[in-house]
Amino acid sequence: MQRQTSQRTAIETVFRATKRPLAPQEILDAARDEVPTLNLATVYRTLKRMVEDRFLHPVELPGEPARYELQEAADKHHHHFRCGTCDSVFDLKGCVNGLSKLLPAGFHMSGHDIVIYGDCRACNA
Amino acid sequence: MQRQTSQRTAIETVFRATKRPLAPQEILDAARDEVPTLNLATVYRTLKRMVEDRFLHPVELPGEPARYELQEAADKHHHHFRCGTCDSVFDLKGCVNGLSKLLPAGFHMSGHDIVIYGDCRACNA
DNA sequence: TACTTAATGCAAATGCATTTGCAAGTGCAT
DNA sequence: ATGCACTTGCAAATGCATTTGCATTAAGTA
Repeated sequence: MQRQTSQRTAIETVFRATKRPLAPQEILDAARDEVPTLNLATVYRTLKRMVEDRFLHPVELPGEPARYELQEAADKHHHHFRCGTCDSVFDLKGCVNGLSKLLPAGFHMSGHDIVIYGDCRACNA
Repeated sequence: MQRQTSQRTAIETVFRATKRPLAPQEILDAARDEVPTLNLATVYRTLKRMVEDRFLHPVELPGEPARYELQEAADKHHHHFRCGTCDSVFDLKGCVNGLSKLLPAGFHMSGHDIVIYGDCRACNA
């Protein structure tokens, strides 16, 4: 049976506090504030478990390793913004129209991903 | 100085004949029709060279290794379609409006990627 | 045709992200 | 408070995609 450890709690807390997709190393850095001995292997083990348990959802961006966000955030259709300065990824609300117009004849669409690149608020300031 | 070898010619031919982004292994498979001894290491070396020479352009999709397409194709703004059945990637013409409406206040957009998932014409048939 | 040296094939080596073995640590049911 | 077995930390091991060393092959020029 699953145990509530301080490392798991710290990781959960990080996800609930930070409302954007996080990479394993980002999670480690943030969660170490609370549990300084936390290890990257434990982060990976916990992420894997949390995805299996549908608490987290993986977020893939072109050319980089997966980040993770709360499943409840993933349940609402949305897309992502990647800051080229701080490398953070943010959720974007909403979507666009007209995607199906891009499809060639005979192609069928089952889903889509949109990533916007640029600079975030903090990095613009 | 650069030499025109049969393997380089075969790889060029594959790209000009196949009008979609190709993964290294796909290139190997296709180019071996012409040069059966072609090796994956040579494909990688040649790809690297062709990107440096701006003959090819890398195409990154979420969660998978880079594919490559002709630079001249990349010069026209476009997006990609990935077939979930045959795993091929296709170019899509055109784009959509309204992307900047997705941006939170203070964020600045410098570019974007769109990937549509589904089944291609051949796999639907 | 002969020579110089870039390119190739093959196998071994890298570089990363991620996973795993194992001994020690620690929830939590009793 | 005790004990079982799930978790953790640490280091070593994987799994891939990609790169590299080296002996050999073969462009392209003289």
